Amino acid sequence: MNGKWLRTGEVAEAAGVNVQTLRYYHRRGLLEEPQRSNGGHRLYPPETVTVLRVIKVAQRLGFTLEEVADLVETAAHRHGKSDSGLQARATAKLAEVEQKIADLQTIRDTLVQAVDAGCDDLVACAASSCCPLPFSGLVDGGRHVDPTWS
Amino acid sequence: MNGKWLRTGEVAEAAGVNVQTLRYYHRRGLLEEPQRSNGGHRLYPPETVTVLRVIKVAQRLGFTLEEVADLVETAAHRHGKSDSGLQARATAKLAEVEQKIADLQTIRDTLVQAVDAGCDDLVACAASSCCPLPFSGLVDGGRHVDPTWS
DNA sequence: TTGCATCCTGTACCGGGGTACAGGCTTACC
DNA sequence: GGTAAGCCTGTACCCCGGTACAGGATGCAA
Repeated sequence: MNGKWLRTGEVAEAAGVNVQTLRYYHRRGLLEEPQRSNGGHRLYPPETVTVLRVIKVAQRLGFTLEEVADLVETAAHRHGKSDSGLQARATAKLAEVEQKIADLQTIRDTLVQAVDAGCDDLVACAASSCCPLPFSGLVDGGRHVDPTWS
Repeated sequence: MNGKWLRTGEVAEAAGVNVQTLRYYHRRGLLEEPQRSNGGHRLYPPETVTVLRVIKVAQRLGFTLEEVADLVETAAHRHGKSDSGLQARATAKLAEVEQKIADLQTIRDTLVQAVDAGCDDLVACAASSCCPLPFSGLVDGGRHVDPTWS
């Protein structure tokens, strides 16, 4: 099923990933420990490159490494039993992403207003009432926002 | 010009910020060290609350603490000399935010496609050619994306 | 004056996603 | 068989934005 074994550096190179990152993924449980040579060097099947690409895509889709680990593990253990939960997770992630987009659009609109209004000193603006920046509003109302987007 | 002095806890409370965070901001150079009581307790002027609100708003607009520190320091040192650079920075930040929105929209579209296509196993999808997920594309082309949005 | 809340400093830790370095062993090629 | 590149392990460090804890000192009110 597979051609020849790949060494750590080859897998990393092929997947566009740092060698240290590969080890990091092993520690995090995202990759299974592969076979070893007699001398203890890891020997990966070529599929590992695909798995790494999958990890990168999932990250790109907004999943944390922990979520990716969960996703990959679930997929590995079911083998055709159907429903890895990917559908549900993707749907949930979609809602998160849409929320983030909405938050960013608010931020964008606020920036546009600040630029249009010619604000040039935040501290002065905060003291005057003609500034469009939401100095009072956000402190009270903006604290439920996902902190990773601050 | 100012009423009475505020203690650390009062400032933190008024600005909706943790006391430790206040100290952290001092360390980061976002806040000047205020006066002290004879016993060494900090005594803040009421304006500090405004400065903290400004910091929070700026963070919310996507500025890092380092950028905020820079912004606040510039504003503090010019005193009417005009042009704090806020306009330029806000414009630059606006471009960043718009890029992030565009990235997230791509991500959203991809998630929607994955859901619509009924993908239920990333590794399997990566191997088949009918999956909408960009397994090969992103590894090569997606690496210039702001890593904080991964 | 006593007692408790608040504040002080320094230092360590959290999560998320890695990266770097030291010191030694293996592999591959000439 | 020699040598250099590559790999191994463990551990420490990076950024970012805080948060927590320990062990004292101070402030304020009763």
